[in-house]
Amino acid sequence: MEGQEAPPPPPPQFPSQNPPYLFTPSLLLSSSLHPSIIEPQSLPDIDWVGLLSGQSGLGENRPFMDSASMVAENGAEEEKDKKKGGRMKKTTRPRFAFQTRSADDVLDDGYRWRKYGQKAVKNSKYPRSYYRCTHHTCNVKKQVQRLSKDTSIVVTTYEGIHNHPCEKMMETLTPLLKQMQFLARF
DNA sequence: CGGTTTTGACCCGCGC
DNA sequence: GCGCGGGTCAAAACCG
Repeated sequence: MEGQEAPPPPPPQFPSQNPPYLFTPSLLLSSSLHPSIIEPQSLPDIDWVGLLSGQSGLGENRPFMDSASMVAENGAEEEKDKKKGGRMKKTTRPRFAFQTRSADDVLDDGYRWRKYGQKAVKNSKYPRSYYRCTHHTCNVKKQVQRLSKDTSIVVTTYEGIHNHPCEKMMETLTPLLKQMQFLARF
């Protein structure tokens, strides 16, 4: 509906200055992650190589970790669709896709997701699932799809940037930070 | 009892 | 204009 408009600038309430919270804290520290990230290969209908190298047809894509350009895109992102029905339109927001070899479709990347749809895709006997970040001010989306070619491989596509910290990351990092502070006194 | 999943309907862009 | 493929909505079911 039209009731949920993302309010302006999210107040920085985090150490460091209003960073773009890219997905995946705990994803990158793969200690808590069983599946291993493998090399993206050519896939039908999607230019995976372009996505990962930051020069696909969407033009504005960047590989992850490029926080500077992410900030810029995040600022320009709020200027967008006001379709009559209030539906989301094709806003050029950063996308990022990768494959994992995993038994379960959803991997714990530290954020909370609410599933809002599932569709069967052509050329694949497995459905694609659509998730959205449950944080109110955050409209990051991701979709998960298992390859019909190789059942053990799951493709996850992230769209957008989190504008809030990851709870799981804090929960993981807090003890560490405390210990560092303690040790820093000597 | 509140949040999440399920699932069919709906919507929209695109190619013919 | 129409059909298809893909993305989203929303109500009901489900679950802790």
